[in-house]
Amino acid sequence: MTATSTRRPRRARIEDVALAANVSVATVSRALRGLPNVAASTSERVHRVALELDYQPDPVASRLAAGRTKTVIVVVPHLASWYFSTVVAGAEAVCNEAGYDFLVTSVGSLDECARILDDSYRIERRTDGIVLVNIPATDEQARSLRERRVALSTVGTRAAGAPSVVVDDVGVGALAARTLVELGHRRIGLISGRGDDPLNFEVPKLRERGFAAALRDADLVLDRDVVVDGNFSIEGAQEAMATLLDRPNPPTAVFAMSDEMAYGALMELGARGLRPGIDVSLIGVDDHEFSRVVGLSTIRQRVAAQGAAAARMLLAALRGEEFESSPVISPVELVVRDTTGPAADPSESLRRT
Amino acid sequence: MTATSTRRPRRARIEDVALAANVSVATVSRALRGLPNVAASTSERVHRVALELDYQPDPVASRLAAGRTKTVIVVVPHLASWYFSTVVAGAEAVCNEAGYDFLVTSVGSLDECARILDDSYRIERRTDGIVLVNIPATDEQARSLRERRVALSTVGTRAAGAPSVVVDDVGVGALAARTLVELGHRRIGLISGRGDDPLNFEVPKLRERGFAAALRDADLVLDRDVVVDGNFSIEGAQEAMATLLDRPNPPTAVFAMSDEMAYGALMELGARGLRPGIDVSLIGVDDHEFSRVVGLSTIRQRVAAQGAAAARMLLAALRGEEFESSPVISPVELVVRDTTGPAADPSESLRRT
DNA sequence: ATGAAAGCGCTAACAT
DNA sequence: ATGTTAGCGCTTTCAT
Repeated sequence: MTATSTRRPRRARIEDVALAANVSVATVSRALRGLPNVAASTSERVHRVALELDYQPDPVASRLAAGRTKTVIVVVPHLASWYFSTVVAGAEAVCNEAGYDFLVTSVGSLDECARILDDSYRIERRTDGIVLVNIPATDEQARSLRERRVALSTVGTRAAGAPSVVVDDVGVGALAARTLVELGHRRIGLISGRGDDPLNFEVPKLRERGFAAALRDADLVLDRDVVVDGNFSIEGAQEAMATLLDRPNPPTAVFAMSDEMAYGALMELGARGLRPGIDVSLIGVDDHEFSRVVGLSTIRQRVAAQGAAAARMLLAALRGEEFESSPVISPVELVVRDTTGPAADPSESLRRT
Repeated sequence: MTATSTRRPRRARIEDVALAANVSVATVSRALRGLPNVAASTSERVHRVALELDYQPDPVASRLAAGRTKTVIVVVPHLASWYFSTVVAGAEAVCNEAGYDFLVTSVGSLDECARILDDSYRIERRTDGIVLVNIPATDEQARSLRERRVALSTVGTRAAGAPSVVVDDVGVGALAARTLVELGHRRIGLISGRGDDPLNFEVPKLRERGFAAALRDADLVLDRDVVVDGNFSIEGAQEAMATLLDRPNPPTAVFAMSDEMAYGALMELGARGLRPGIDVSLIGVDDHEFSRVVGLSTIRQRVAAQGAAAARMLLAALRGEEFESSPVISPVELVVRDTTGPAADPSESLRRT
């Protein structure tokens, strides 16, 4: 071997810095973390020496000693979906910016989630805080976390005593209904998400409630015949739309609870030669990037902002700041494109021309 | 307070188990981790006691003592994009299944990535392994990781001495070109990703190389006039398509390097009243879920599988298994839908009818 | 303002 | 097969 095989020196530990700076390890620890009771001159010297020695504290050792992990975990139902990955991206940006390690785990069921929140997973020894995305936490779980001093925030759901960010889902449903009603539609269908899924079961319920209420305000009723489950998937929604169109008295307008489901509905319309916005109106929720492409009218929500807000509230809680117990309501906005149009003259038939 | 306020006992530590089982902490440690040299009867007793005491080892303490973290980190350019979130989802499933904590971080530039790989971030004290997604690692970085004993695997790029999974990007470009050529197209445009982006700069280059080569094989040349940058975004690709169509001699077929870019191209076609697959043919790469919705012909890749494979190889490396140095080639597959059609008779004009 | 020393809860040599 | 003990590298009382 030649000169290039410089045996790189063992990584500096706090003791090395202490020795080189002529202080105790305690002082190094204080100085480097900016704690009070360190003379300015001492602190300066310690910092200089630490830089020279390229010293960086071992995160694991400081976790063990201090009991905090400088780590956050986010728990989502599935990582590979537009909504969840966007929320996660928003949270990740905030956490990494703040110097927190960012763990993520996806859970396919409430049981899986329970395992993570359970005592035996020792989440309190892995993270300082947890953000739950569209996952309901029981009061008992929230209490247990609090007792173990792990901070909690949620998006899409609320948990006892934890900050949360949600959209006004009742309002979303109502806005969809009003938009369609104002266009003259009287028979309006609903493609819902599975209300029976224990994960994420609240959102569909709330949106449907607002939807039904707004219809009632217009002296309409939500006929159970025209509400079908689209399973929050393209395929499911396509089938759902087919079911709707096969009804003896099909709706002239449909509210899909997500843009992705609206795409499925759009496919079914296309397959039947029905023109969206003309033969059948359609509105979604999200304003997925792709909605512009197909001209889908929708109710936009700021998804990444929701993840970021939840992360910010979590970090604030970790700093010991108080939060207001009422959830942050993330705004939504109607985006009218091409799939919503006036109801056809009732005398005309909806059948394929 | 009443009887409900049971002061829950302090969490059991290894010492408590040792005491209760009448063995030393070392034996408890061995027994619980299934190490050899523990009598079956002893092991059984230790397990029973541990269960009774609800003992779970503190992950932080064992990390410090053992020097391994049971944690993996994945580094991606942006988390909120279909491709990357799908890769991450695939990797996450594998890692969590294997009991590894799963860190993720997104880096906006090579510099940011370098900071993470840099000595001073102490990644070796945060994770046992790292998977780099579409991020090139220098030989020096790969060497440094190896020296610090952190395992490495990559997807979309190759790193010296690390397992990787890629698609045959040259083949992808060639397949796109051949598909279009066989339909009779002679003037074929290319919507590329930014080849100047230091992150992810290889893929576009390779696909273009294969594309150009296949054109040459058909006695065609790739006219620089019909290759434009779509920036891997819908908007960018829409502009790119506009540019292409405004050329004096516009292409009759276009290869977009991603489905998302193809969507942008589709929008521009629609805006000009041009019919995809009839007036202009279009093919993408990915087989994004929405491609079915718009009937986009594309070259499908199995993205989640790539993330999973990279994670599996990483975990195998952590187990000390050898890997073969040649990258795993993830298969692709042509999916013909509606946006590819025969070239119009050259005597016809391409102008809006 | 600084230092000494006792942990934090485990793993891994080494000894028996 | 089991036990003893010295770390792992920090943070944090408690003195001074």
